[in-house]
Amino acid sequence: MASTTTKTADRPKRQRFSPAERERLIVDGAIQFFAKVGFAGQTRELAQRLGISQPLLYRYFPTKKDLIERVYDEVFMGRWKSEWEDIIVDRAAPLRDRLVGFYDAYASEVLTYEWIRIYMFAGLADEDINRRYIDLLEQRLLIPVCTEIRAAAGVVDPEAASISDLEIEAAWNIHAAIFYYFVRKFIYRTPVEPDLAAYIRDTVDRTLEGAFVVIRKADNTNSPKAKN
Amino acid sequence: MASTTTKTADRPKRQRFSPAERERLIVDGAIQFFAKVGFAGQTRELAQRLGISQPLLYRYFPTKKDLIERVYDEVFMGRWKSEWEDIIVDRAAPLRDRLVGFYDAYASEVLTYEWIRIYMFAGLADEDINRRYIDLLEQRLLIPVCTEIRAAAGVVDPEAASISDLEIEAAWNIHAAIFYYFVRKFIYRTPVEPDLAAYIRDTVDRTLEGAFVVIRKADNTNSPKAKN
DNA sequence: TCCCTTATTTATCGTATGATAAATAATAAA
DNA sequence: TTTATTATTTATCATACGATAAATAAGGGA
Repeated sequence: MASTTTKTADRPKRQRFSPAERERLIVDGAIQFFAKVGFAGQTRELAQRLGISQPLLYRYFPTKKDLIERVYDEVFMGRWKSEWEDIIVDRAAPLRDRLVGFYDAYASEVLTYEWIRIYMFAGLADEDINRRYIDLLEQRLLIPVCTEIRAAAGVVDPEAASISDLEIEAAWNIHAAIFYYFVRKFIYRTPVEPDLAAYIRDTVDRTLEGAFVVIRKADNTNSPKAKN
Repeated sequence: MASTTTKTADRPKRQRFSPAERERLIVDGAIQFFAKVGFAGQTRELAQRLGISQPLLYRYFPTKKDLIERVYDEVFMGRWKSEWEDIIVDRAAPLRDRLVGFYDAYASEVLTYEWIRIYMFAGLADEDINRRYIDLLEQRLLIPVCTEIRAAAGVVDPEAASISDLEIEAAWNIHAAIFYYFVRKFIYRTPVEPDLAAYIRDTVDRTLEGAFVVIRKADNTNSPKAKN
């Protein structure tokens, strides 16, 4: 009466998946769940959201800690794309455009709801993931960006002197301003500018300006006598 | 043999305080404790750190939730000083110096270990404290700052047009850059510039530069025809 | 010095929670 | 169709945790 097949109506009580598929479902669900409620979230509630029994989690992960470790791995490992480093140093385009292009990609592929929240939960939980990630970011993004800023500011040999702390701070200002957009969106849940691309353009323009100020000031200082 | 008084050696098992004093001790301890471990921290552990029994907490606060609410009140209410608003608008000093002066005070009196961490815990817990605080900050700090930026940029009547979203964003960049220093220090626990005053000076200089760019651009647009 | 008030502790309850063991049923092979 | 394998569930344990009740003792007033 309802339809030719009753399969959709009364679904089988037990959905059986291959271990690989089930593990995938659990990990994806755990990422969503822990990103929302934090790592104090209960395994029973996670299981309920996944539509499975709570002990099944323990078939795939011996302890809750193991599952959390897996969530960290999934979220923070491998999202960084090495081709982004190529974008930054490709002087065919203006630095401003390179930064905007990079942050468009970085925002859409890294700065997601799950990433931002789990990153902050991890920091508050005193995990060392944040420090490791910050190291990665300095080496692969901020230091190259600083070199490019020097080049764009007309410094003759941008790689001559090592990057100063002040220059790194200026590069952090760019990055932090982008990051902060997503903190407001996903943590504070404040209304944000709907046009992300426009926000990125404006923010890069503003913060890059500040970075140039640093270089100009330092370059003037260094011109008469190589100092610091 | 040890000393003339044994009082220090064998302290009385039970220290009796007046209700007001004990409440003060509990609230202060709770702020420290929850700032460190988050609001999932257990009442037994809090009591242990306070050197009291766990049920004593319930003599002063009917539920854990009530204690947490009190912590929110203590940390977020009343730290804002209205005289800061006077600093910002006092055009006797250069805007840059006013901002540096304000952030020196704001950093030392608001952006403490407890404030930063509890603020972030609250955000992740979907409390509305953050949104309320952000509103306060926009009204009492950012909008006045935007007006001052206009004035410093030489806009004839800084209060004529309402402040645009883009100008607010520029002011947020200043604030976020300062804020981010403390996120790194107290959440990520990354090494930070030890000279905070120097950091504030440099950061205000850099980010203020970006804010001026916004005004100059907008002012050029507005000069021929009053638009937007 | 004794007594009374009450700040504080000890003992305990009910439920929540991570984790385990045994029972069940879905799927593929025979 | 029957049987073997194993993904999944039900039942359960041990401990953790918020909260309550009764017992204890510190300190002030008579």
